[in-house]
Amino acid sequence: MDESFDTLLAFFKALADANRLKLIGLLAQKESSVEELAAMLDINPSTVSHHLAKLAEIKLVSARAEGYYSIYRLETTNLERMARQLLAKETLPEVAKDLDRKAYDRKVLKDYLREDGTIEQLPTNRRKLDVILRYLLEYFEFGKIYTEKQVNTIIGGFYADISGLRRDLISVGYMDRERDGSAYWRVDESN
Amino acid sequence: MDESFDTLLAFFKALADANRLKLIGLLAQKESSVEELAAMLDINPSTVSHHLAKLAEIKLVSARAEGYYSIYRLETTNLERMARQLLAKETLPEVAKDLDRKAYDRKVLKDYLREDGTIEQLPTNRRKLDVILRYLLEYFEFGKIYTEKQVNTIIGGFYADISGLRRDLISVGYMDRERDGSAYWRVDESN
DNA sequence: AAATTAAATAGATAGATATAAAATTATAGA
DNA sequence: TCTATAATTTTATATCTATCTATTTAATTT
Repeated sequence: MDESFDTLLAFFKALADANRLKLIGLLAQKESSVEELAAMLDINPSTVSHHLAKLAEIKLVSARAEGYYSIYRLETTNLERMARQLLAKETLPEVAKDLDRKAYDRKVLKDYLREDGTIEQLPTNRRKLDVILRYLLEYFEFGKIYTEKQVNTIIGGFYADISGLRRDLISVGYMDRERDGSAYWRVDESN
Repeated sequence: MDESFDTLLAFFKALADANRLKLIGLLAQKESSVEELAAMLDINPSTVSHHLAKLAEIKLVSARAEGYYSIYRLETTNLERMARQLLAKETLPEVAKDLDRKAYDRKVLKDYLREDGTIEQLPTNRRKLDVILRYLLEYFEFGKIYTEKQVNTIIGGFYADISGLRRDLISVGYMDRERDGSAYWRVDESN
């Protein structure tokens, strides 16, 4: 998040008002004074001032003094830059990069594990069961070959229905084994 | 205004919220269920539902049912379309096309003319005086040649200081004349 | 059939924000 | 110097909206 997020949000907030959008439209045609803009929008000059200040904050408009007039103009360059940034493929994923993709997993684990890390109950829900299986999987090392007995010991440390969980780990593709059940290993799917 | 205005405004309003922007960011990475999104944003699922409904209204996201999950995905095409529209040069001026450019002039005229259309008082202000001069100008025909006496008669119908106004009309370039003052005519500047 | 689960909807509330009126500041002209 | 005017700032108010809780709907599992 941070910079790109805050910038984008400020940009959208600035344009998410009917009068401000109209101001942008008017200034896109020609630069104007507060008084003129107020007359055209039929609202109070102080309100226009207020809106222009918001637009100026993110540098979408700028003002110059001319006598006691403030002439505002649109900063088209900055507007274009924002639109282009929005089009850039990496912008949106970037917005969420600091958000917690693991939060759902933690929520599921919190709901189905005991304090000591053993499994309180197996979720019937496929998605949630998947979270539990990935949790179990962490107790198996990559590249190491396990006997069925070793697998049972590890799983058994977490839950009573050992053969069920063993089958699940294989059916979802997290682990694999020899046909005869003589060897088990963790599958590397690098995700 | 109308379509392009309403569409643009709805678009900005939809994205002008921190959580909605985060949702877009998350969905830009991968489609997800309401429950997952709620866990990641650490807010109530009903709130997420509400936000997604807003985003779906303008077709920025879409949902498909999967069991009793609703899996939402980002409609990248529509998002890109909006960003591109924003970049199009004609979009912004279009936004204000129905707004009343003449409102300021009317306001000035209302302030300085009497009911019968004669000039109550001359504004000292350059901009406002300009409005009055353009008002007067309408009483002169394009292409027609006037004698100074005719000019005086027309102006005199509006205000006492005839020679002052006559000079102003020429100095701002709305009218021109022969050096010797024998002929006056309206200048065509096509604006 | 009964119970469970996710999502959506409705209702209520707190917080944010657009607006206008009044007061203040700055500039121009007399 | 005094008065006009345009803009801004401040203050108050009214409207809007994000959020949560509670309820309803729809789908799945036992």
